[in-house]
Amino acid sequence: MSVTHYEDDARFAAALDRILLLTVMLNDDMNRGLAADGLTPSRTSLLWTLRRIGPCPQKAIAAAMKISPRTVTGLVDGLVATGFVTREPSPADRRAVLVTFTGKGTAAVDSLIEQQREFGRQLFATMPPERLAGLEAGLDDVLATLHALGLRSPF
Amino acid sequence: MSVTHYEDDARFAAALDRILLLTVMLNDDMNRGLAADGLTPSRTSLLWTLRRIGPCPQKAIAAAMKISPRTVTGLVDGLVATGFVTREPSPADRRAVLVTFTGKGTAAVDSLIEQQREFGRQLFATMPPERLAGLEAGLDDVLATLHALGLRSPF
DNA sequence: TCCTCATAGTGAGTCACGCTCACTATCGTA
DNA sequence: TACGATAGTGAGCGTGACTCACTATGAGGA
Repeated sequence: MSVTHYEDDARFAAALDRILLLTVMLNDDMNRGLAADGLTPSRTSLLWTLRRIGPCPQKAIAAAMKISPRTVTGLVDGLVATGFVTREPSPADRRAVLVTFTGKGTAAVDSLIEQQREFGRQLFATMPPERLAGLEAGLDDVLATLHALGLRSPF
Repeated sequence: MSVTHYEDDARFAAALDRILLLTVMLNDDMNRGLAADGLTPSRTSLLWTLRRIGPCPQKAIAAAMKISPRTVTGLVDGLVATGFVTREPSPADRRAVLVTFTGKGTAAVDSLIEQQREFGRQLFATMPPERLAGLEAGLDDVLATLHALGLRSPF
């Protein structure tokens, strides 16, 4: 099992390098796009989470994003100041607030979804179907391997 | 050309989602690993850059990493304090310093390389060769498309 | 009822990292 | 020599992550 195969190793390393390069490039590109909308990466992540779990107390956002409640306070401060969300009183618990989208916030998230959809078209529309299928199969395999290694999806 | 194909769109979006999920998971995992070595992501990036371009003045590091010279000062401060690099006087220019690996710094980078290689083995060693080939072809296609869209590799 | 413990959120303080602006020291050239 | 360009840093700001201590409120039990 532990016999070393140098050629395979080099091939695996090259494949991993491609994935990591893609990782860096996509991250950079997405963050550039966000700044144009007046959003930071973390605030955008919060909006995305809020869309998924709906209006909720900050505690729930902290749990969903796996960050501290104190950090959520700061992010919500910024999003309130820039008009993407509001803090509404919780009818059930006077200690809690319900973080809620404004119209601007809803529009921003809808815009992000459409941008991502358009980006998907740009990336894949010209790709031969069998190559896309091969890519999807490879990605699924990698994700399954990561899962088996103990890495869990953040969602 | 601009006829909308909803099913294709959904498939493209799903493929992009997979890539972005992989992006997030790999980033998280690598950053977790770094902290164990007493390194932050940015300091690690600097070490990686330094390995690529060799001992050099901070100005060159700033250019290679596309960050400001002032930020490099701070990162090098941290790496000097934790013993990964030293600032050596430049023989050619008394204004400049040469950022240079210590033994600990060299060992840390070698360790990172080996960790990455091992990770590649874990990800791909059990993958059927034709599936790996399909993944590589798909990734190359995506990277080429990104290049055509104007996104450039940071290296 | 009242006391206690748990919970939601925030103030204060810390650290990493990105930035700009102003400054010193040095280089290179006219 | 004198002047403009260059290498690096001090000062200060903004974002975003953390912990710890604190207030206000909720929920039960004695």
